[in-house]
Amino acid sequence: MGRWEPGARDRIADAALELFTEGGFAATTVPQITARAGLTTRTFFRHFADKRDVLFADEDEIPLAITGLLAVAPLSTPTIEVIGGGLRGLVSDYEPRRDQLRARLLIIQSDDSLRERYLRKLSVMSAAMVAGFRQRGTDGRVADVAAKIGSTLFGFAYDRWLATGETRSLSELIDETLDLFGSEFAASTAT
Amino acid sequence: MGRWEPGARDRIADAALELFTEGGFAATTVPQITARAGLTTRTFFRHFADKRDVLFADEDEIPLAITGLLAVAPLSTPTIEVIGGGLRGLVSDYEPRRDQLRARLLIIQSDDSLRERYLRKLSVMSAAMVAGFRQRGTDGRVADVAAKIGSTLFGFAYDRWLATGETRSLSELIDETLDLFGSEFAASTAT
DNA sequence: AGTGTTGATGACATGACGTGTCATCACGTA
DNA sequence: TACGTGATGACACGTCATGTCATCAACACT
Repeated sequence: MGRWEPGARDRIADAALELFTEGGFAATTVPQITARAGLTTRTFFRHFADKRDVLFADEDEIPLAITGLLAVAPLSTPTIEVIGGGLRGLVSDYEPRRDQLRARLLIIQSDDSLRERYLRKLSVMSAAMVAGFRQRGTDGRVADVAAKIGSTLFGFAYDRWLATGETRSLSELIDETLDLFGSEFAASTAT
Repeated sequence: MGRWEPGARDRIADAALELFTEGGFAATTVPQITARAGLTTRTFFRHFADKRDVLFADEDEIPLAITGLLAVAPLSTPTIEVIGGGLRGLVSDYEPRRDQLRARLLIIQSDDSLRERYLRKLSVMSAAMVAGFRQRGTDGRVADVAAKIGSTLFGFAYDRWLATGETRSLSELIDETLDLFGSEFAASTAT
């Protein structure tokens, strides 16, 4: 199946990341990307839903992984530890790609529409956590709150992990953020 | 200043809400909106940054109000009460417009790009809360956490307020959600 | 070998979105 | 009366995104 060079999708993604880095996201056009990848414009939209999606499409399986990780935790485990354990299980894929993800985040933070897309990613993670908690029998509203806490926590740790100068692992930073949230929230809710 | 009918911006917003309700957001074109409002397409983009913005543009002053409300709270007030007080002060404008906001939320929930825009609104609220907390001297990371809690809490209460069948006031629901977050988080963080 | 199917891509047309630019002209002011 | 101001009209343009049909290597089956 294919008289063309293989790996069209990866070539597009690589070309896009290069061009976004060189000239910025908004100033880069889809024809420029596909020209560098040796393909036509139409083919770009066969692989990615829109121009932004090329920066996010390698994470399609994340929600499923989240739901699974949460659902299988022992029922006796406290909610906060379920969150922590789930996130730690999730991030093993992230650790080796730190430089790449750092470059990607720089691009995302430089453009409003990409920041919106990033927020949607966190929202999808939250929805997946709700599903995971419910599968293990957690009450609906509790699942909602726990999922928001979990996704917010991940966002904090992730941003910190990719901040310039940060050297600790994502796993360590998740633990640290868990502690921070625990202590700060205890203080916040103190009457 | 103006040889034309006044209130162009409002006419556009009204026409847009009608057409979105009748035919859906994606299926409605900007020329259709401006035709109903008796204006040209170009004028639409003079008043709104993009097609989605017409559903959000009446909330530009919200972030400033948030920052102000938080900054002026007495330093002795516990963080959680600062959040609650700030939100209660914020929502007096919302209460009388419940039907309109309910119609608007239905449109937003029907379209991915609008949901993203809605998430950005909550994110902007969170940033405004960070600014407010910092102005009153709160430590940076504490302000970050408190702001996330505050914006998430508002999102919960707001969605619930506009749910079909809900009759309680937004103010009541904020109090209820404050209690929910407090108890659930206490349970979540229990070791 | 020959034949048919499959699936990725090319090629082309089309419509909506969003912006830049200049002209127009009622209104306020001097 | 003259002038400046500011909102709008009119037009051109580039990009994004999608629909549709043609092409043709790889594969399966006979």
